[in-house]
Amino acid sequence: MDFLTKSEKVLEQLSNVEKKKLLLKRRIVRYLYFHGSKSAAEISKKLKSSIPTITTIINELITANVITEQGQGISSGGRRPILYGLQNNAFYILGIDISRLSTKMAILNSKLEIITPVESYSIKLKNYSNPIDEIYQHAINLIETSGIKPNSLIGIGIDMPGLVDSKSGTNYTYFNLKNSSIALSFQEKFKLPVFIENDAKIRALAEYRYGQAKNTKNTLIIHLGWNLGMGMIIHGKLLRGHSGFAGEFGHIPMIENGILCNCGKQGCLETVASGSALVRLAKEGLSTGKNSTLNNIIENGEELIPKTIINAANNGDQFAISIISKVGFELGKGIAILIQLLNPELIILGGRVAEANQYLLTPIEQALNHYSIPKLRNQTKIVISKLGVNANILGSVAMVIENIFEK
Amino acid sequence: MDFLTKSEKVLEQLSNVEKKKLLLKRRIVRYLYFHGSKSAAEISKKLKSSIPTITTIINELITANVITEQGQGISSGGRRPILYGLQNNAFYILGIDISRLSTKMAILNSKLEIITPVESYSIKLKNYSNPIDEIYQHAINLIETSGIKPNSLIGIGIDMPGLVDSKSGTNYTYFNLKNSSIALSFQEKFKLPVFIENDAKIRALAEYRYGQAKNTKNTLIIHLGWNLGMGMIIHGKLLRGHSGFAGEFGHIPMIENGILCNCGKQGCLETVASGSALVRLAKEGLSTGKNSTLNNIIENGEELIPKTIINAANNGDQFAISIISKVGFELGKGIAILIQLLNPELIILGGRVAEANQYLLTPIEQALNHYSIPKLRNQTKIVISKLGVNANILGSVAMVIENIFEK
DNA sequence: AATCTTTAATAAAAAATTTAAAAAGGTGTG
DNA sequence: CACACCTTTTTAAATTTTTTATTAAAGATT
Repeated sequence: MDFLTKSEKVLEQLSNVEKKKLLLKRRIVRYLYFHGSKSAAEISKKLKSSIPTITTIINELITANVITEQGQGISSGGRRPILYGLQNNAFYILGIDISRLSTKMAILNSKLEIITPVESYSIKLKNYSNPIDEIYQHAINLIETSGIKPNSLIGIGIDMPGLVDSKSGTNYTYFNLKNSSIALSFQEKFKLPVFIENDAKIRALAEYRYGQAKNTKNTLIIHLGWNLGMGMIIHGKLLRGHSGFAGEFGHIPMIENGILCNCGKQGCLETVASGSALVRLAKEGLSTGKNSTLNNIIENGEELIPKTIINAANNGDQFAISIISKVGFELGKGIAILIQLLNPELIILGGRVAEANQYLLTPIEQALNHYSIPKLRNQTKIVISKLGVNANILGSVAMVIENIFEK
Repeated sequence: MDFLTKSEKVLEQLSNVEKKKLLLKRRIVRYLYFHGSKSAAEISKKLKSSIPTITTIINELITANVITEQGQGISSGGRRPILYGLQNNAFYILGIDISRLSTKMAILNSKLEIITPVESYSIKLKNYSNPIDEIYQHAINLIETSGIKPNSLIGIGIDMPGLVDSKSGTNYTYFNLKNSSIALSFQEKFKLPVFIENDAKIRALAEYRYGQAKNTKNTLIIHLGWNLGMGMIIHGKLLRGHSGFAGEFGHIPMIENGILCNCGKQGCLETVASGSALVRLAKEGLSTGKNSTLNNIIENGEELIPKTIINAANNGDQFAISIISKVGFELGKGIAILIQLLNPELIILGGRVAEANQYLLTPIEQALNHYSIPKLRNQTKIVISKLGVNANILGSVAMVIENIFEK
């Protein structure tokens, strides 16, 4: 397994041939990881090395218990190929998804299967100055109860909201400690490669690796939860920008002298296009006596949340539909900007609010017709995300794979 | 020379070794093209092949009259290295810069030197339905008078305003012919690879290859002429987007119910941040009796152009300064959006209006302070372009090199 | 000025990869 | 059901590349 986890420094000391061979090994593992079982011939073609070369490396990987023969593939009129795939216990990766209210984690095997229950812990970021130790304890417990061999865990991936510099492993917005961070701290404690990334970017990565953005090169993944987040796949790669902060779509200036945003500025797009904007619009409307099923919620003393409004809309509540439409139109205006600037092939809308589906899409389309050049607008498809609730854990794990196996 | 111009199809038929060798040859030529003379040791390190391999290829290239020994480099404490560089007549490239009012062209040698006078022809795109033949004749003449061997011209690069799909070689906005385009037409006529790209993107490429964006990975290049254009370097590569239309910064929606833009929409950024916006503001101001040296221009019956206003500002004209400031602030608002979305390391402002320099930069900074998150804003440097008037021709040629030599 | 250290180029030896050819295993057809 | 045809795998030979050692040249040190 050491060929997977060797650090850059150790790599530098190797001879050119050894380095190339090790890199080829990693590329094969990575290829099998993201594409499943493949034949030697196919790997040879994809990775542009001759079949004998690939065969010898495959045999080495088999000896190292990383891959196994996995039966035969279908024939296209010739000898049936032997398929090689990763052994499902070849290695494990821990994915940790930190959100504002809770932290979820699970261990995935080399077949991308979740092998532990997805544990969720109620950790409210705002209440904690430093929940690192608590998360650490949960992680330790999960690893122990999972029963995997300690040295077969090869990395940890973390995603969390706020500004994150994945290069240095530093998180800024939440529990930003002096000269440290959750990633660096875990790296020391576990003696393992630990990677951290902003949650919107991780969702983008999840869509790129496992969702509808697969095989695309220029896709924007927008997340409409309480806030408005975005991750971008540009040139077939997650765009991090110069210091890891690219994609702050929610905080582009939109409304002159608008409402105060969480970020401290006024009139950010997020103030008019997000779950919290939706709730605000609902409250404003209801307080002026709008007729809506949402009034019942308020009367019951329940907290109004985006999900409730979406549900109301899906049940035909006209007021709910109208405020979703308002939010959709503003979002559409923002998307028009994205389309003009980036000319993406696909935009994926995810998050709770995106569940409003057609009630959201229609006003977006309307705004696009109004605000973007048709020639450009026609190049971009807009769809709703289909990834499930564990998308972020999957994305975090994908990040680990990419970082370990990427040249 | 044939190894340079071999098409993809021919390449496919080669054996693996031959292909790799040919590709390595191209990479060496490309490396020497963009970085000047280098030693075998240095090439070996950069291109990650052993010194003997590089040496044999270098010798082949010398035999083929593509490169020559070019004296010795400085020593860093040992034997002085032999420097190898491209022969200045190894190959030639024709660069054609089509702008709205005129078309310029020149031939460059393999040392990136302009070997013919830069010819400029007055060709007003709006008056022509199809100036292709005229441009073709000028090109033929230039090639003939240049005296270069016909088969040493290895490619043609063209840039022009408007929407351009560089992949298919199609230009849309101007003289868009059915089933053809200037690039395809030239390709047939010259039997040479011809590449075309939008002018803003070509300027970005020029900055990336020869200007201040050299060695950067995430840089935005904004051009303020009569219009507002942009090219982006993302992940160290020119961003074209899904269909080649990325970067329409001038046409993001900015002003609600704003002025009608050339593109047909209302309130585009270009309507308030561009040379034409500047002229409009000037005219509006002067007609309401503003005190300014610009009044003299009008009284002389001269046409008011951006350059005049810039000059007035640089001579201390307060009114000119104030409207430039207005334009700068609006542009700054747009730039704030770019910074939030793309987190660039550098933004380069070019074009006539950018010559207003500090009068433009100060209001931009002001807008950024107001509209962008400090943590993000601080990551981006903003500078004024230093490239000269032939930047576009250079950029067009760089595009040819990239297309021919890129894997 | 002589010697040592560092770097570059070259030549020979060793290792690795590719090519080519043959064998093996399937599919489809007359 | 034999036979042609196709594709994958295996094997061996040929080729290429890398490594190692050597020589040459320049700068640093004593």
